[in-house]
This record gives sequence, structure tokens and C-alpha cells, in this order.
Amino acid sequence: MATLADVANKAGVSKATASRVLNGKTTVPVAPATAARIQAAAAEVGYSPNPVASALVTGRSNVVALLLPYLDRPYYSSAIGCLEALTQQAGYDLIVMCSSRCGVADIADCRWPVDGLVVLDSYDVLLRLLQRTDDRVRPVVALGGLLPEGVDAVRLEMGAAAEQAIRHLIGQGCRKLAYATSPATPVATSERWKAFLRVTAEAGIEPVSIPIPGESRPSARDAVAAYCRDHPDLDGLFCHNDDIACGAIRALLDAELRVPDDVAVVGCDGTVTAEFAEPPISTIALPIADMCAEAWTMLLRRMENPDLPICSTTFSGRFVQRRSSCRDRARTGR
Amino acid sequence: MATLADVANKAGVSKATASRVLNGKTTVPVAPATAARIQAAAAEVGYSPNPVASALVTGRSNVVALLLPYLDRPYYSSAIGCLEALTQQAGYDLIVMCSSRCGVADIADCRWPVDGLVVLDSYDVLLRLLQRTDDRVRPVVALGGLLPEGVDAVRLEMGAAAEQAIRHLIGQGCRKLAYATSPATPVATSERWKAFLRVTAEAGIEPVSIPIPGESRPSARDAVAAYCRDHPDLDGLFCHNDDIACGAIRALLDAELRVPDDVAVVGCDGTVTAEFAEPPISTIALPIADMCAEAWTMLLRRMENPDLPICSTTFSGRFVQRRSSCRDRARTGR
DNA sequence: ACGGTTACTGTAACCGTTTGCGCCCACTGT
DNA sequence: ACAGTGGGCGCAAACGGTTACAGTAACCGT
Repeated sequence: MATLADVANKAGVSKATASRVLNGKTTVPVAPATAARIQAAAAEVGYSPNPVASALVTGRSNVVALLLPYLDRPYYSSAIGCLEALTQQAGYDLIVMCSSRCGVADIADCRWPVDGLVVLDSYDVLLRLLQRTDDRVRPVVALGGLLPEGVDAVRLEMGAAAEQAIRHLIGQGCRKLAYATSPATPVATSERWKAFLRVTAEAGIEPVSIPIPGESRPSARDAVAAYCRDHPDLDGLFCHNDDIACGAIRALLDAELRVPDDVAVVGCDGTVTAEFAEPPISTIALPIADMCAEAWTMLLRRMENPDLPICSTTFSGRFVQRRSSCRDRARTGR
Repeated sequence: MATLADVANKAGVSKATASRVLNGKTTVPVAPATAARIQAAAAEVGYSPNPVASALVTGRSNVVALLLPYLDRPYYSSAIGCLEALTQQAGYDLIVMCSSRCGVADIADCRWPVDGLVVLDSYDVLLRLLQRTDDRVRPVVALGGLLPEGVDAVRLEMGAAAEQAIRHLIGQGCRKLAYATSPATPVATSERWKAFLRVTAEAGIEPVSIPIPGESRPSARDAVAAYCRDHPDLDGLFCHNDDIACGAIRALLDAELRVPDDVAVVGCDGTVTAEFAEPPISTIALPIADMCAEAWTMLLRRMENPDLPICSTTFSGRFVQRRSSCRDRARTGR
């Protein structure tokens, strides 16, 4: 590999001058003629700068990390897709890290000194991360519905949409409702759970929850199948996410129950999973692309100016009705 | 941040000795007492080594990259999940890169000098990548069905399973078959396409293909809907992947066609999408976790010994029947 | 003619590690 | 007592850039 010294030699200048023209620093002027000579020399020897060396002296690696609970679920995958595009465009590389695998100790124990970190994860993971003052502190922006204070955040308001969804279920005639959720999330404080409690209380319905370990489709299928065996009168299911809804529907259909006629189902996140399910799943659409974009501009801003005041933006979920919860087919189109 | 010099000072030794004990080099002996002193000093000042500096001198960054055509599709997502777990466990960080976005020029133009690269991408992307000799060449292992020679590879034999799948469709009574594929893949040489040609020729059936730009569910839905309008006699669909199959089924159901009774559908890749669709989609299951594991051990081996002979392993796809293609319900169980 | 800019370029000190080499000293065998 | 040995440690030179600072020459105004 050609180094800066090679280029400088070839062009008959010092490393300093070569460096100046090669990374477009305009703070110090360089004669156009020399600049051209250096460019030519660089092209000739096929010079490409060593980012490690540059990172060592500047302290910036141009790498950011993304921390997620799962890497192979539609919702998180789309976040990866969005962020990768954004970061790449800005000249950063993206490291992905999965929190569900690692122990308590090493959340985000990315060995690499990334310039920044975006976290789309549960409240407690984020909290554990923020408490780690032992490590070099890096700019963090958090993304999600329920976030601690004291960190740049892209917040997500789902309470209203969740209420709307649950009211909709009740409006469809559901009286035996359940909330299918992950036991990992701090249920007591989740917006969706709170909405579920509010609305069911209002309607005089008993709020039951079905824990779905791992929040996966297979897990939801099994848990809901088991639940239905014990509670054949279940008639409405509000699901923490679309994967759970999808797994639940599998279980219901396998049990010869009709969706939505016997059990109406609503998911959350607005993923393709919900859109392409049969029946298509009512869900709470989340503006994930916009949220990622906002998170990225926040992180960018924070990275170039560490002592900006902490900031926060809020997006809202939007309830979208589909067949999985609409007993009156005429009302939904398709 | 505490540096090695700080630790050395505190322990009253030189940086060299400190370095030696702190990364467990046993090539040079260090007295147990000094070692203990250094460890203590390191703990006290909260030393953690700077990977950038270390990378600069050793030339190894402990970062690898994964190149994929899409980041938000089930098949590729599961590869990300597998690989992230493997790399993390081995002490590497994982950068993800998406080839579908970037132009011809900068395939895998990861700014970062990664130690290795695993590529799960199309033949031509891989080819373009391998031709780039201008860049620092790094160990590459390729993953997939159709791969160039001259690179460590985890190959995938799908011909047999594909033939079996297509024969199965014909066995179900399908006579108007189509292959729904991506226009991006070099159709002329794809194993699946070749199998399709072989089997249809054998059966005296005209082999038609439906291009699905972008290989996504929405795209497949639209393309198949359009195709069905022109060709209402379509009765069997072999799909390049499960996403396409899922989108196709959406289109068919929307057109009031029954699956599998009017049109039987087979997908490929064995993703959750296929398993949890309604009807569940027959597919070609791919041992993706095993393939990733194999790819990773290959890469690891190659990284520590660059002049090993080129190696290659082959896995096979396995056809799994589900309801989407089985007109005789009794035969499939569930 | 002379001090003061200005435009350009070079010198060298970093950044924080790793590691080849050499030094010192204690110990051993004769 | 002395050469030989080897364990234990430090010196200093890398690695490949960046950048503060200094230096030189040309140019300008008076």
C-alpha cells in the first residue's frame, strides 16, 4: 500500500503539504501547481489514506454503531436498512450489535471506539448503557417509545394510536381481550400496556396479558395456542408487535378459529409482515424511516458539537385498520 | 482516558513491559510480581487499550464486514443475525454494507480497513468486488448458490431441491407454470432457473418467467397481479424466494384465486415468512445458520493464514412441502 | 531601503500501541 | 574467579497520518 510519504516523495513535497491537499483542508493555502502535482502523484501510486492512522490522530473513526435487541426481525431490520443508507451516505460505516445475546455486563461492548451510537432498544438496556461511565463516553441517541431522560432521543408516542386500536377492538364486539406482550419489556410502564389498562377499565373489561418470551412468531404461536386451549372464549388480541400478531394468527387458524370473526387481532409497528399476512393485520404504523433520519441528524449534530443541550423529538404512531380486526368486511375495502 | 503510559508510570515500569502483560504476550517472560503491579495499576486508573493505536501497528482492526444486497429482507436478516453472533463471540465487530444502493464503482467501498469480508450477494457483485485489485486486498469468503472460482466459498446446491419442487408442482396437476424471479440475477445461469428449464422441458411445458424488480413483496404482488390479468390460466408459480412467494399469494388472493387450488405456489429460502404465511408456503429450506458458521470459520482460518489453498464447502437445499402447493390437503398434515 | 504582510511550504512533535534489540544482573558450572 | 546463560526489563523505532509552528520568499506601501 502506498503511504502519504510515498506520495510526498514522488511529488517532491513534504508529508504536511501532501496531507493538506489530499484531505482538502483549506485552512492553509497551497499553490495550485503543487496541489496538482500531489494529486497526480497520488493517482499514480494509487494512494488511499489509511483510516486507522487518521483515526488515531484525529480521534474520530467515522464508524457508528447501532444497538438492537434483535437483528432478524422485520421492525429492527428496517431500522438497519434505513440507518445503513444514511450513515453510508454521510461517509460513516455502521457496526451492528445485538443486545439480546450479551449479558448484563457488556451491553454495547463494542470493542471499537465508534464515534456515536444509536440505540433502538428497551428502556432498561438503554439505562444500563448510560450508566456505564467507565468506558469512553460517546454520543448516544436513543430511539423508541419509552426512554430515560438525559439522552438525545427520538421519541414515539403510541398511546393515542393504541387506545384507538383497543377501542376499535371493543367496537368490533370484543369483550374477552388480551394483550400479547414480551415479558422482557417493563410491562408496568409500557405505553401500550397503559393504554390497554385505561381502555379496558373504561369498558369494564378484565385486562389480561399473555407473555410471549422472545417476542418471536414461533413463540407467539405456541403461547397463544396454549392460551386458547385454556380460554376458548378469547375474542380479541392486541399484540405488542406484528410478529406476535402473525404468530398468534397462525395459532388461531390452526385451532380452527376465524380471524377476525372469532378473534380479532391487532398488531403494532406497521411492518411488511402485517401488510402481507392473510388476513392482513391491523397495526400501528410507525414512521421508522423518518425516525431513523431524525436520529441520524441528531447524532451527526451531537458528534460535531458535544455540548449542545440535550434534545428530543417526538413522532406518533398511526392506527391502520385491516381485515384482521374488521368484522364488517365492507368497512375496510380490500 | 488512561493510556498505557499512565499505567506504566503508576506501576513504575516501561510501556513495553506494561504492554506485554496487558495483552498476555508470553513470548517475553515477565516477573509475576511486576505483572501483578501492572494489573493493579491498570485496574486503578481504569485502563482500556485504544484499539485504533493497536490496529495501526498490528495492521489488524478486529472488524469484519458483511456485504448483502438487502438489509431488510428475512433471508439476509437472518444472515446478519447469525454472523453478528459469531463475530462478536470471536471478538470481532461487524460492519454491514448494502450493495443494492451503491453504484458499480464502489461495491464494498467500506472506508474502514476491515480484516475480512463475507459476501452473500449475487455473482456479478462478487465478481466486481474481486476485480478491484486497486484496493488493499482482504480475505473474502463468498456465500451462495452461484459463485465465481478463485475465492473461498460456502456453496449452496439447490438444483436437486428445485427440481423436486417443480416436479411436485407438476405432480399437483400444474401445467401453466411460471418462475417469478429477480431480473437482477443472471437468470441464464441461475441453478433454479436451470432446474425450471430442465423439468418443464421434460414435461413438455412452456417455461415462462415473471421478472420481479427488487424481489420485494410489494413488487411481487404488483407484478403477479399484472401477469394474472393477462394470463388467467396460470396454475403454478415457482418463486425465486419466499418474499416473492408471499407477495404473489397476496396478489392471487386479492384476485379471488385460491392457493393452492387455483394456483399452487412454491417459494425458496425457508424463511419465517414462508412458515407463517397463510397458507404456509412450500419452500426450499436453506441451512443458513450452518452456512454462516462455516463461512466464519473459513474467514477466521484465512485471516490467520493468508496463503492457505482456496477452499470450498457445499451445502444443500431441502424441499419442504406446505399447504401453498399441496392440493391434496391430507398429504401435508397441518 | 526597509518593516510588515501575505502566500506558501517544511520541520517535527504528536496520537497510543507493539516489538526488535540490547542491557543488566543473578545464577550456574568449572 | 570467571565465562556463559538466560530471565527480566527498558529504549526507541516503528505504524501512517495530522497539525502547530516556524521559516522563507515575494510583494507591498511608505
